[in-house]
Amino acid sequence: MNRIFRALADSTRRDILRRTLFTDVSVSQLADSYEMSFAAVQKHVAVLEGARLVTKEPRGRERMVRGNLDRIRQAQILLDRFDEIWRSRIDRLDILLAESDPAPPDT
Amino acid sequence: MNRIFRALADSTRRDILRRTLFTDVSVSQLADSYEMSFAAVQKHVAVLEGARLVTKEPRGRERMVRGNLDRIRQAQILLDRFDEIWRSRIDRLDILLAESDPAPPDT
DNA sequence: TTATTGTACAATCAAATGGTTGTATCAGAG
DNA sequence: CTCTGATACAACCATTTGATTGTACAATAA
Repeated sequence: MNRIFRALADSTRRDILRRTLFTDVSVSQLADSYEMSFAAVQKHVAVLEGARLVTKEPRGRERMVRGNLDRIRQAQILLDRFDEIWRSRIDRLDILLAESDPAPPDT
Repeated sequence: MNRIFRALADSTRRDILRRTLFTDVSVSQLADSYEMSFAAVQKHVAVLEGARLVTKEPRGRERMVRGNLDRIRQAQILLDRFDEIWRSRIDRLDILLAESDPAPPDT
């Protein structure tokens, strides 16, 4: 999880991920899009790969980068859990409030 | 966004966030739970605060840390967009496949 | 008042990050 | 075979991160 979120914590990498989810692109095609060296883009891809947010597949002499939705879903699930925790807090507060209600009138 | 994801890229911070979403806790209460110095925990809280994933509110001499779900939702929305991009790719492929279908029989 | 508790903040340090350039390799074009 | 394009990888450097300790201060307890 640490790796997933760390990989997502950079706009260039998020942009790369977006593109690889939408189309098949090689590392050099990606590199052309950004104002940094080929090696820098290569490293960004490596970080995404380390988080398994993308995979690389050789095609001829280039490596096609493909976004991996499953990994993104894992992050989604974690965030959803936070949402659930929040709601469970609300529920718990509701219970506490109910317990502190005045006793029902004595018929 | 960078800050949100970076803040989430650490298990201690995710744990702190979980706890602050569920109950009201002070910084020192949090610090007691982890095998690191008070100052270290304080810094983790500061990172979460910088990402506006939590807010601090003075109560007596302690500062209560409260999780902020809105910010988490922003991250969720971003991940959902990746999901949409993925699906739009599928749609686009479907269209391409449809276009390359053999012409309908000549009757 | 004095001691204690909870917090803030600065200085410090090792390790990780994000970028660079340079070199090597490998597949395809001429 | 030779040249070129695409990639991999190492070395290097500046900045940031994650942790520490130490100091200072505000709020509460004794």
